[in-house]
Amino acid sequence: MAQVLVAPRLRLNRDRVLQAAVQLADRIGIDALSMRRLAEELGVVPMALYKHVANKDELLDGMVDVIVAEIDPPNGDLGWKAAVRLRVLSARQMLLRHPWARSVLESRTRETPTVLDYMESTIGMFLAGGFSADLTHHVMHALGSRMWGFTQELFDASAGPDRPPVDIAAQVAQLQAMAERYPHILQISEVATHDDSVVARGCDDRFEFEFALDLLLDGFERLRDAGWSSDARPTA
Amino acid sequence: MAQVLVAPRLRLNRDRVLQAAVQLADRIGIDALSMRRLAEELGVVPMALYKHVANKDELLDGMVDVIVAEIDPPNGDLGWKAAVRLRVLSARQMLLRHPWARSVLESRTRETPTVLDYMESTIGMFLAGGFSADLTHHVMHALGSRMWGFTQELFDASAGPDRPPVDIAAQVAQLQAMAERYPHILQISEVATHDDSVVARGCDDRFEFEFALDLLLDGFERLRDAGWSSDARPTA
DNA sequence: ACCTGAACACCGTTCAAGT
DNA sequence: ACCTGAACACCGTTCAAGT
Repeated sequence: MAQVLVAPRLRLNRDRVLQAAVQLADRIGIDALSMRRLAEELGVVPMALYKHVANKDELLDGMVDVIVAEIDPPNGDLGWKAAVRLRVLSARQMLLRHPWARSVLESRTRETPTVLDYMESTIGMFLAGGFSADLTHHVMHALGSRMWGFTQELFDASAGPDRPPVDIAAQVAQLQAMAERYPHILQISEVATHDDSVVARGCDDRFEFEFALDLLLDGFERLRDAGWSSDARPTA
Repeated sequence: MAQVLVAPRLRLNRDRVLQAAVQLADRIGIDALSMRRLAEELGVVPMALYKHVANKDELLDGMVDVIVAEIDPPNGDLGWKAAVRLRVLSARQMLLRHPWARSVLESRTRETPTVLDYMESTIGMFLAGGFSADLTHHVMHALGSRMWGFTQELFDASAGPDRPPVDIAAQVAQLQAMAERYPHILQISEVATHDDSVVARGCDDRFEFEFALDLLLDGFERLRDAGWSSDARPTA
């Protein structure tokens, strides 16, 4: 009788399933993550997973919980502005570790307790900072998905399929073709053109993210100090 | 011999395929839109589509082109601020007509000519408004997906599966359970509580969208007037 | 030039059965 | 209580063939 060669399997449980799913998505991407592929990874038949998650949707919700729990808790010693800033930057670090998380967070209503906890404590930071409930409400909307550390790339390389390896010659040709049809895009693209060399510097993602975040935080502060209220809103 | 009862079919072409795909997605949602379902809609075998779009990804890109072309062109008679504002609100109207568009726009790198044209003319509005190329670059990042009219709902009902019909009694019970664990969330939820009646007013999406948009536009203007430059950026 | 039919390699999920 | 095996109703896409 041939000896069984697979490693002795630990008993499955919900947490092991979710942890494995997160790690697998980190490695192979969210599109390639299927119930069948995950089962294979765990050395188990696909249907075995259904004892621990009701279906794929619940698996994705569970994965969101795992990663949202990775975001640092609020630092109570700082003022509201620094505290919110630090926390959102922590969310951004989480997103950078799990590039698939953005599309998953965006694709669901995400009202799990972990997600609600995150929002609850974020709202608490504004209220503690002297924001009215009214203003806090609108401020949370304005912050929007940036609360999750979403960086809004103009052309989001991470959103689409993997880019083909960079062909410098082709890129230069493409940029020069663009110069005619899209002069403004080229102008703001931080592209340095000398003689016939064209070099795209690319964006400093962290700088762009903080630029937008600080613009919003400064705006929030100004409204708070001005005693802003939605009572002045135009009648619909 | 039985007469053929299907309506006499028009010849397929790329445009008819894309138009049909947009209408079908409007009707049945993006998840239910498959090559097979679309072929059925057009009274054709699935493989017939592949003569007009290379694959499903190209179909989605084509659908994006169709709806981005629906956004109003810039109005040159207004100042930059009103022009940008009006145009982004036009994009938002388009998104409301095509609820699936948000996730599709977000899921691709979207560098099609139609999309580039939209960005080109948006950038042009800022440059014409006296913004430096430097500031315009960062402003476009800060505007981010709001440029496409994306409204950032705290709990995005449209992002998830269809909500079950509202059960008032269940909702009240849920809100009261939430009051203990998530007091801050409840506090900013525009929820009026009298005696034991709990009524959630919900958000005015248009107001939230314009609040955030105007906050950003005001911030942009202030930076422009202050002669902002990224040269002062902190060293990484 | 355009459309068809059969097939391939995948999905998520059900059901009834095993231990 | 947990895992399995076979099956169902779907996918996107290929290939070779029809008209």
